[in-house]
Amino acid sequence: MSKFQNQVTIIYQKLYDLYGPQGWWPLINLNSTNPYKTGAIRGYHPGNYDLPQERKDIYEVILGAILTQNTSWLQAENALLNLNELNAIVPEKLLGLDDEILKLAIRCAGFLNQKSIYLMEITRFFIELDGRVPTRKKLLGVKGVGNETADSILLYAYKQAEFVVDTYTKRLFSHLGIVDENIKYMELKELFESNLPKDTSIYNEYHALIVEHAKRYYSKKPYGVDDPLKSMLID
DNA sequence: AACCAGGACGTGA
DNA sequence: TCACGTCATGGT
Repeated sequence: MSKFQNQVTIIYQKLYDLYGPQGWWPLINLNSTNPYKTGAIRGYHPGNYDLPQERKDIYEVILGAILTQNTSWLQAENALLNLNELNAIVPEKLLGLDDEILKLAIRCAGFLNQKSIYLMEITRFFIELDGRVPTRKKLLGVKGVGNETADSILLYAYKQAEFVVDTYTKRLFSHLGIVDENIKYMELKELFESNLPKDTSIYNEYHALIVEHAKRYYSKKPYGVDDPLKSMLID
């Protein structure tokens, strides 16, 4: 067992012990059988890895993946709620939306000019898919979909075992001295994927746990102050 | 009042 | 390939 494999496994277990299952990806309209519908964890569904199922929910995850780019999830969620008020979390409806109305709805998530275009692009792509699971390469061909968004869509909308790397992932693991701070997206992604079981639910939890942990200890500088992970890295 | 948020794209070297 | 500027609103 490599040192990296050892570290990522231990860190995953530690984060899971600290925060528990995260219930990603949050959905604004869960069916009534889901207990996590209100309050601080609205939309999250911890322990349930079968979501999303319905076309509408898959589409919602995709929209959220675009909307949350370089933006807090709270604002992305507000944008989704606005779209939902317009009954626009339906591909055909969103395509027919007036440009100014779309921008007004997603304004709170920032980058409204770019994201309005991106949402239209990914929506056309989604309709063409006609229910099929997209390849990573095809997703990357859509304007507005980069590495992280592609992996987020594949993992959280389509339940494909694609590990999601984000700035928090890089920041956390480089700060802990596990990888170089200049490591490339694909390098870090492959490092995780080759050292973890190819398991969708584990990829799902791990990325969500990294975000939860990094929000607490790696949002403001200096990074990593009081990070409880540090005390376990003495090997 | 600067800094950051669950990034991606276009440009020029 | 790679560094760098740009995109934009809202919270802390």
